[in-house]
Amino acid sequence: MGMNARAIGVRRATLAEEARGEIERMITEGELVAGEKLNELELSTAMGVSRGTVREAIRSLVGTGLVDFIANRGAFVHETTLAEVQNLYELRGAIFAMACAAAARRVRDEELPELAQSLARNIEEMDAARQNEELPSYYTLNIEFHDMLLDAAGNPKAKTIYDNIKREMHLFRRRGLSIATNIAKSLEEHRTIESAVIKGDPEAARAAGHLHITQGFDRYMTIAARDRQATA
Amino acid sequence: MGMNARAIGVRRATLAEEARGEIERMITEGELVAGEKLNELELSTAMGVSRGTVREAIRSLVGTGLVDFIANRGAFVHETTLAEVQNLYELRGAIFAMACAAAARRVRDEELPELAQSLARNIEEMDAARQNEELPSYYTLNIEFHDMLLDAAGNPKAKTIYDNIKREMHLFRRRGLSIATNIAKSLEEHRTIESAVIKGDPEAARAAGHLHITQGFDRYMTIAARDRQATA
DNA sequence: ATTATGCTGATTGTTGACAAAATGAGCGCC
DNA sequence: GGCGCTCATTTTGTCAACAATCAGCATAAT
Repeated sequence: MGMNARAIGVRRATLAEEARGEIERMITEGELVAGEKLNELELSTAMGVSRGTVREAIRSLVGTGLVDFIANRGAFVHETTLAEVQNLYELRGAIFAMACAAAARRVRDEELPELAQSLARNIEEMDAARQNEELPSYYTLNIEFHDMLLDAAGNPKAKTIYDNIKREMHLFRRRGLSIATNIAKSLEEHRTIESAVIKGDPEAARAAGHLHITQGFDRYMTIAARDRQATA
Repeated sequence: MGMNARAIGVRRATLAEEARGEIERMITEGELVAGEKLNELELSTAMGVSRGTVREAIRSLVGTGLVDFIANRGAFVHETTLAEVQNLYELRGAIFAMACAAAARRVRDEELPELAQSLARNIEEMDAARQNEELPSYYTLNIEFHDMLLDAAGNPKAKTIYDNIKREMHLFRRRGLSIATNIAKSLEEHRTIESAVIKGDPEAARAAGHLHITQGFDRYMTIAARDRQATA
């Protein structure tokens, strides 16, 4: 006894954690839209658990940025404004730049023997995706590239924050705007970052990482402005 | 009716929030030490609320970095390692540098008419504290200086993260090491930051902000190493 | 001696019921 | 017609009881 549930993988550790995952999924997949209320009773009957369990799940989501909470009124899916998106980009830029610098430092100290190869492979594959104009695989590879550097930085808390930011931004994009991508430019920036990191030059890596996010923001704003004009 | 409780300020919005604040206090003031278990029953009887309420409070604390949680085992006061402190400093440096840059940009765009005066006053008072060797008021003024810049950045999420980091670091320091301070050096760095910010030079402000945290880390490590030798 | 096994008390996980607060519809009043 | 009041309904806040799990100890097998 004791190895019944988790070994089979049929169930998470606790119902509340499972409920949290389900609510998270509902939000990121758009089943629950920004501003919408999280009705405890409704959710509990839908998921077949008690209200208390749902409450616990909701509490654990407050603080990730996905859910806002007002006492005696309830929880709501966070509504991200354009000003907040700018703030998110700045924060993301700061953390990513730090991660690139840390990765470069650890490369210099020979703590990451396999990173160079992984980055090179990712860039190669992204180049292939660019030539074949495969948007979906570009999207996946792009996330992978960033995650590899965050992991290489060896700063779990930074990674958690970065993931939360990424998710909140994804949530905002869901609100109708097209995804802003210029694969060729983005790929060039990735090459610059890679070069600085495998060279073990923290300051160059920091600058390149920061620039990448900044230019990503500019690209996004350009597209967003264009979309808004087209819709108006 | 409806304006009975909060107006007087005798009670928070909900018991769970009050309980959270109390647990937070217990941790930051050292009543609950690092690694210690948060016993739900014990806490609930001590605070005169039900276990469910305490559970809710604990859930909302997981994710702030103060409390770790293991399913079916319970919640524990987070035990910060020296490696984590280094990670915290890096993260803090990245966010503070970003805040300084944002503050400078907003000064340049004339969105912060009163910041220059506030920073100048703070630096003046800190200089006085230095001359009189008033450690406590230096400590307060130092926190105020950093908070002013975080507020000036206009990025609430960044400030929340910064505050969590600050609190976790404070928690670690509690474990016996003396506070690392070199008021004169710190003050000089503050002057450099102030100068770049009120000049409206984001990149100079970013560099100065980052350097300040980096050197703060170096100062801390020096003292920590000395303390460890003295204790050994 | 050491490892495995089965109790036992303590602690966490989950639930349904009750209390308090907010929401919204109906209604009189200006 | 608009505004504020009352009151029923919905929703959140809190609690106490029950179920499941865990940690530690005693015991037994090898």
